[in-house]
Amino acid sequence: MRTLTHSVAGSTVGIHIPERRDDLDRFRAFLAQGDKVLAFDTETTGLDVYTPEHRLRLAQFGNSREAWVLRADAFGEEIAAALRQPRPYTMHNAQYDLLVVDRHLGVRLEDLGPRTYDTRVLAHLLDPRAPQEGGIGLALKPLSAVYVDPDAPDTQEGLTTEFRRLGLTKATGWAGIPIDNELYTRYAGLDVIFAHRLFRVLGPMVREIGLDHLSKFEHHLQILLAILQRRGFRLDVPYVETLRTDLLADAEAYKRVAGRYGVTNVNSTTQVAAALAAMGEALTERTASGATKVDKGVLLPLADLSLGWERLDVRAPNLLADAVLRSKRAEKWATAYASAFLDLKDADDRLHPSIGALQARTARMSISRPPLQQLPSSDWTIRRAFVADPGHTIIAADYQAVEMRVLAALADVPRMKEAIANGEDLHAFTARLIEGDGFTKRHRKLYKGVGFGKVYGGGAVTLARQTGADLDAVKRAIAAYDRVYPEIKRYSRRLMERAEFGRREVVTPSGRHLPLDRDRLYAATNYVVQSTARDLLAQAIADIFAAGLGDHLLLPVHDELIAQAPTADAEEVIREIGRAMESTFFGVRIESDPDVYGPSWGHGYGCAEKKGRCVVRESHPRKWGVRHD
DNA sequence: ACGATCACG
DNA sequence: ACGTACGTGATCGTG
Repeated sequence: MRTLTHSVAGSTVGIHIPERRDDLDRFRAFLAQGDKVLAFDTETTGLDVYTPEHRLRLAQFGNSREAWVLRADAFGEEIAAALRQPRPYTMHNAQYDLLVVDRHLGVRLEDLGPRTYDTRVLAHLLDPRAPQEGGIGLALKPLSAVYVDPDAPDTQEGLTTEFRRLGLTKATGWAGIPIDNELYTRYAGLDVIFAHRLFRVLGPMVREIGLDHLSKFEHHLQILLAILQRRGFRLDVPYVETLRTDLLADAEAYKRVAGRYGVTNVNSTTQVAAALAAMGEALTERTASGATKVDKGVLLPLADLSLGWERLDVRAPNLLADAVLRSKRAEKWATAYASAFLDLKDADDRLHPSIGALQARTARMSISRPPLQQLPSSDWTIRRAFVADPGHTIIAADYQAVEMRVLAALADVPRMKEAIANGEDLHAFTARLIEGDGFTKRHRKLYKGVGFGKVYGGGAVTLARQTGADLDAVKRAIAAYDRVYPEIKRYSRRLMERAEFGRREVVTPSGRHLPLDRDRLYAATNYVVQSTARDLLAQAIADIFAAGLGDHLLLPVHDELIAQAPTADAEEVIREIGRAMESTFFGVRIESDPDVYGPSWGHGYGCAEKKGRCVVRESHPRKWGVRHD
């Protein structure tokens, strides 16, 4: 047995590394010594748990004074047996470690998850801000430095340096560092000691501010999302391989066109700007740091294309701008999507993206590796890569204008609430209210934009820029909006006043405290609305599992749920899921739209199958679905 | 490491 | 008094 010592917050701690089976007697004695909650952590070869090469290397157990670092290759059974003992554990970022031991040791998520406390969840409830936003962040090191010991070592940073010393990189280090490397072992042990100490500080803090109930819900939700992550989403591999090849060929062809204008790298904004200027194009927009702006918004008009990439016929298209746009898009789709899908799939051709339950400041959920909440929606080609299991059909249900409804409920806007109760199209209702029965589609679009401005806290200038509408017209529209819905402005002002004179935060109906930036108090309304909409979807996920429908779920996407069901039951299942999503919030109905997509996710975006291949439908509604009362 | 860009709700 | 667009993840170029 090797033992290392270290100083933590002024006292000496021990890190024990069993080497032979005999050493385990002392480990068992440690487990039996009566700590109420033990800390647990793992070291693995990488973050992608379901890729074929992923391995568990070390498993660490600890309390505030000692850590036990066990090699998974030698003591896997012992680690699993310890975790199966019915006692509570604390982990930092439990979702990851729970999936690791579920996959590699057969310790079920459903068994260990419900008796796990996650210090990352506690930290998010106390302050969700990233370091860049003036918060502590949610990583173990900065949290330990604030709450445990200002001299807490940055174990991630320290290991990166060690990787480099050994000729390894951040990418190869986690798998390649010798398993008995002293720094690696020491930091592995320290991580659980810090996690345990952190739990003993954060647990009581969360209790003190009355967030135990929310904490319990978030821990539960995190397990449900981990179940979705474990389930994964089936990938149509031959389709993705062809798609990737086609996209890369496209990108190459357009790069060659750009090359004819002297642009050797279409991703270099400096090169593109210089070449366009040399062609006589006037480039007037600048980025925040003063560089010439050549983004999509600048290039599309030069290429005589609308935001939807259709010919405008207002000028001769600049062929360089056109080529840059097309090659960048093709390359982005090929690398960020198609290639990423292939790199991350498991042995059964499934993708298991990380689904973060408490990610943004507003607690919105996020999906990464790969980013499945950000797939192109204007076109079905990327989403077509994801297919239902054999005999199943992809289904989905989304909330109808959930953020506007939440705003109507929270700000208590009588006219809006009535329109929602009567099943009216909210933006058309507003247009009629202001413009009379002769309102046009343009009016509806304008007031829809104003509504978004209210939700985001935007002003006339931004709105005019976003919609392309005339600034004076937008100013008049905002004034009219405030006249018919004065409660919204009043509500926003009240939130800002409270934040200005009380604590600089807003509190959501679920009890979540959201800190505000000093110079961006206007974001208060958006934070409450966005966070509340997230809480509604989170509650829906919990309700769907409670109703026994959890097996169908695949992904949450902000205001919708993607799921699958045996084809014969698809309509019925999505109706039930849709019903479970619905609720009454402060007297406002929160309603959902259930949809049956088809064999793939892309079938909800206009892909229609013909002889096994997708063809573009002549005119496709974004979705076609089953109506439900 | 950071800014610019682009994908989503 | 006025006005402030919100939240993410990923890649690439630049220094």
